[in-house]
Amino acid sequence: VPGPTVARLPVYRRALESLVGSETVTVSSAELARLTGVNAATVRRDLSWLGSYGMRGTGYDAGQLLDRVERELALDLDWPVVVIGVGNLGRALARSATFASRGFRVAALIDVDPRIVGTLVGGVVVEHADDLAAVVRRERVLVAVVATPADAAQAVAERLAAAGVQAILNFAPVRLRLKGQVRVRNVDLAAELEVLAFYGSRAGRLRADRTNEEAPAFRGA
Amino acid sequence: VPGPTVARLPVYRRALESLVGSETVTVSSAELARLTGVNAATVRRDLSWLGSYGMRGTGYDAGQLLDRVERELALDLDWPVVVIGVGNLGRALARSATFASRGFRVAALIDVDPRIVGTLVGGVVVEHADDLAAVVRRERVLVAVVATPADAAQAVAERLAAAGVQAILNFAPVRLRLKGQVRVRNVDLAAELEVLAFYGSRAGRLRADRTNEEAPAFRGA
DNA sequence: ATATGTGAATCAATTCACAGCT
DNA sequence: AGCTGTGAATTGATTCACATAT
Repeated sequence: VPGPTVARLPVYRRALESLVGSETVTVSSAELARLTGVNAATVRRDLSWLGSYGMRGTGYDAGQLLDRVERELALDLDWPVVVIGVGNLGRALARSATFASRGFRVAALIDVDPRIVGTLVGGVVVEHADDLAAVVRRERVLVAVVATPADAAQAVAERLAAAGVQAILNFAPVRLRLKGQVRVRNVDLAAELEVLAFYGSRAGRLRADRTNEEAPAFRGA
Repeated sequence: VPGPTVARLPVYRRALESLVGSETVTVSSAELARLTGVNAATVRRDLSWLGSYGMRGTGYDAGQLLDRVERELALDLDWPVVVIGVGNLGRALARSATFASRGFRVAALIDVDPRIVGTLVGGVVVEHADDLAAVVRRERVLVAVVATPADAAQAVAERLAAAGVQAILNFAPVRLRLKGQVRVRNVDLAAELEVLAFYGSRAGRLRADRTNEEAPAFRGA
């Protein structure tokens, strides 16, 4: 499955979820296109990677398709997550309902600050970074969230990789260099604002787009 | 300037900043490529959009290039930002040092909860959503951050657009539909985890990439 | 010698357009 | 009649490769 398609699956998932909640049973690619802002042909090609789940002349069964998308994203499994760095952002993520949705579960919190270690955040006791590897193994963590200051992130990431973590969501504004097949996904909040500043400063000169579409953030390693 | 290039400018900016901090004066596209994970030819083409700032045989003057990139991103201007929704995430953003870096400045905070309105968060008094338009105009806000629950986001976005905001960074897991030329950039934390779950569940079967590169998140309108 | 800037080639994703199914 | 699934066409970005500049 191509990367851009994978990146859109959560978008379809959300749209399908809202449809299943109401009473709509079938949905066409045109309807999904309208709901998600993705072109209808692209919707169909994306979904075709998951197999043939549509009915010609009718559309897709929303519930069935939702199941299929969630299975593709492995959301039917349990995903214990460890959050490293219980500062402003880490704390927000640990408590966030959005974050805790689906199979994701904040299984552990890690920090180095002795004033934070041992405290309870969102019902989870914060543990010390020295115990990182043990915690990862104990909780069978495969996905980690790095919300440390930039200068600590590389070392943390290396220890996570060594402890067997498969994927890292990195909020630290630094490029993580890791050996092996650990997937790294970067979210750089300052960068997002900078891109908006670029467009905001050119508001008058914008070509009139059909949509307010954006180029995706750079997520490179 | 093409969208993908704009999305990489913040990445170059960060790398250049770190170089200027130390003593390095010139930097080649190959060196920038190594630091950012972007291909050297792509670096050169991206930078060529900003004009000819390199010296053949030598490379780029890091300080000069940093200035040029920051000017392109309009970071030499002041960017007052309003954050709507002072929950876990909004609070974290308001207090975050990363967020406050560069020209960005949290000029106002907005919420509807009477227990939150009037309190001080990161040195800024939280104001009521009823005063949204007045606050936007008073602070000359062009960029807004939406960190409300999903069901409130669309209405908030419409009022922001009506008040003259040019760009919205949307953390609510919902697609904002707006008329006019307001740029919307979505950050969906659950979606980021879902993408990682996809790859995490396929860890064994991954083709051996040169990098741990990721497909960018879908940021469509 | 070395590294830029850019035509030309390549690669990948999007979109069109329609055959084929219901 | 309507909508999927997919070859073919298109679009756009990336990368190669080299003439050009210092």
